[in-house]
Amino acid sequence: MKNLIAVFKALSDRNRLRIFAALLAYDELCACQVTELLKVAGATASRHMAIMVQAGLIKNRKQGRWVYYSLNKSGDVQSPVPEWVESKLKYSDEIKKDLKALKKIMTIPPEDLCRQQRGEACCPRD
Amino acid sequence: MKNLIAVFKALSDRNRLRIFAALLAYDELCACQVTELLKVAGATASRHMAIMVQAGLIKNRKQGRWVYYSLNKSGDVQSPVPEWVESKLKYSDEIKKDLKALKKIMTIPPEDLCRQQRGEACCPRD
DNA sequence: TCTATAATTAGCTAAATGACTAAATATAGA
DNA sequence: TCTATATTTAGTCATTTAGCTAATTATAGA
Repeated sequence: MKNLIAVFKALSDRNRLRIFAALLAYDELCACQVTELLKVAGATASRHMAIMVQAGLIKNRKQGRWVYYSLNKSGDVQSPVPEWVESKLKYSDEIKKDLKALKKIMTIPPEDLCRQQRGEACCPRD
Repeated sequence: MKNLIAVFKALSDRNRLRIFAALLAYDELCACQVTELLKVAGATASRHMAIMVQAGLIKNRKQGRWVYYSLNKSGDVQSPVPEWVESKLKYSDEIKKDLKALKKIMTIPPEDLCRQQRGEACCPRD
């Protein structure tokens, strides 16, 4: 029961649902890509993902300085849940907008995303 | 998306999950029966049920002074969710204990339950 | 080895949430 | 109509949570 509560709690936040939907569409996303999508502080995105990992919804993989997140398909939160969430969110305008934004984000190399997030302009004027 | 969040929020509380599980086992429960099961103030149980009705998980039916709650099978929160929750809670000790308690509660007429909840002993000594 | 940097953890604040009691509402029955 | 009572709503308080910034950790590359 405790774990079931953790799963529902993890999915009951708007930004975490957005992360879940993003991972339904893209196999893997690194922390800075999620941060860019949500437009929140990196620490905030990190906390959200920790909550979802804790609940068993997603897993992560460290590669060098980057951490990649993906759906945890071997967890016990499987089968009907992701499909159901997907069917419910398919026509959500917010999610459609996110997927559009993600498409663009995926074309930017992670280092550039991180640089932007640190506040350094990509095209300094002076 | 907003409604999906409401559903997950409704299911992410221990007492509300207990109500949901109880309604998976019994077609209908009146407010005082739920109150008795959770052992909380009547107002608290009422608020929990309002949240679940709002999310479309359950519905209610007024009969005289009693209000009966049941799963909302025609809502759009259907098909995989109740079955999945049921499968996850089937072996939960807490829920098994609840079902045992409910079995006893169901043998007591609602008026007697309410009287007890008002603090009147069922067998006054003096 | 030292520096830069991606990500996480710690610590704080404002808002949301779950519990309670008291007041209000609505219905059954005298 | 009046009283009793099942339930809900209003109001309060303690706890939790989502956001932020600052500090810490861990890794790549000079």
